[in-house]
Amino acid sequence: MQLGFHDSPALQPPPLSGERSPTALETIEALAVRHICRRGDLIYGRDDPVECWYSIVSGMARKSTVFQDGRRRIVDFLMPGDFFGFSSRELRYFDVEAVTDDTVVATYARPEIERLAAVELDVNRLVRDLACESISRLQTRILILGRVTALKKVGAFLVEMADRSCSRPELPVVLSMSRYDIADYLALSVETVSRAITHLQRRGRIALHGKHAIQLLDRDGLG
Amino acid sequence: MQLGFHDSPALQPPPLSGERSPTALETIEALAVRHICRRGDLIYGRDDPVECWYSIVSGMARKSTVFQDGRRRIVDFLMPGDFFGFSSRELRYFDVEAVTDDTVVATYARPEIERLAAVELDVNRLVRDLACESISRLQTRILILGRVTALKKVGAFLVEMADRSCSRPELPVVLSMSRYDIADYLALSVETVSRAITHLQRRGRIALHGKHAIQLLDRDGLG
DNA sequence: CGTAGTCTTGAGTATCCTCAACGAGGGTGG
DNA sequence: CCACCCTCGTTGAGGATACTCAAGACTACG
Repeated sequence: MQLGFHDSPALQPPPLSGERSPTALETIEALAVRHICRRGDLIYGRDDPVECWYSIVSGMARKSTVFQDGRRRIVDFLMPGDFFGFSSRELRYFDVEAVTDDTVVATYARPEIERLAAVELDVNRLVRDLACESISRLQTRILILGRVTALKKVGAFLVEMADRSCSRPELPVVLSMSRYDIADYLALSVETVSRAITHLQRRGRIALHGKHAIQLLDRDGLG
Repeated sequence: MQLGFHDSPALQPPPLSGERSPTALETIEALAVRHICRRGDLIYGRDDPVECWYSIVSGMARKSTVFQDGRRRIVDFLMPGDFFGFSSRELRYFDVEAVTDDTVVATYARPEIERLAAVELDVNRLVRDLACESISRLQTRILILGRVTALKKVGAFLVEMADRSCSRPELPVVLSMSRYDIADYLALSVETVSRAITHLQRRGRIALHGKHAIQLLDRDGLG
């Protein structure tokens, strides 16, 4: 197994998002084991057995795979509050790696969660809701990939990231991932991503503060 | 609500796929109400309240949305055995329409299923597994959209359809949907889809029997 | 037989990818 | 402290790919 290097005993709980049952979250949090990852650390790898479910406590991770021709595709960025690793199969299909230093991941042993879900109605419902959220995240993603031009793809990506980062709308979004990651997420080349960002900036739709903090000035013009 | 026109009392049960608990499936089938749809019938619409879950018994349906610029995007094709309409939200985001005449849809009232899941462990697990399957289907889809060329996209699409239609590998796949549907599914233009299919045929990777039955001759060369 | 919807093919154009070069920042070692 | 290397990000030029517009063939259906 991958995790285990940077174990840490006590850390802040993940942010409670939406109207989930707080008691159910607390219940499963009691089962969580937390790990700190450095940038690039593997959280799980393809062909690993499915033993745990996961959530991001802080930082960010990316779920990816590599095609035969060597191209990498990122299927999902995982942000604080996101649960992942649901599967009814035996083995994984994707790699999940930390994007930032000090990414904190919570792991939940699958048999324990399932045993708990069988008894606690709230937990049962919570697990179902988390899976539903995962589904709607992926559907959003498909719509972003379905945009026609690179400009629209990047714009929709920025809006998605702004929506998913819990900070206030007027604050700039911090894109912790590299331009290469964005390219592999949007199925574009790095150069095209870079050009699109400069373009949006010149058009006055976004403002950059450094390379990675981006403020959305014209939200509607981006989608 | 949309359904109700073409009600039918008794029909064959949906195919049991994989190693799902047959008893759990039988249990929820007892709750199912079946409907027959004609080509183009709306199964549910955006902004409908989330009252039911659904599965396809026979035929095919498409889950779609329309962008502001009028372009339609198909998020998922739903085939016999696929469950859909999972959501923890109040309202829908997508339209689901029948693709073929005589598409049979089973609906399951959400409160009933949830009540049942709370009691029956098998049902509980089944629902979770179905959601997981939905997740993995969407991830596959993202990978297809992430292909570079139109040829690879169409090739991967054909392989996906062949895998999902339960028929034997050597038999041709029947693509019930139109080329327009395929285009909106792959985020390509109709013309490009058509050209790609002709190209694959000339290269000997596929063989057409009519417009809609396609035989995969070189499965590896398509992915 | 005509019509509407679907599918295919062609020609020209816009977009994006590839290859290439360069600048900025961070870390390492002399 | 500075030179060096490495990664990351940006910009430019040229070429490949897919889109748009247009027209024609095929099918189903009245």
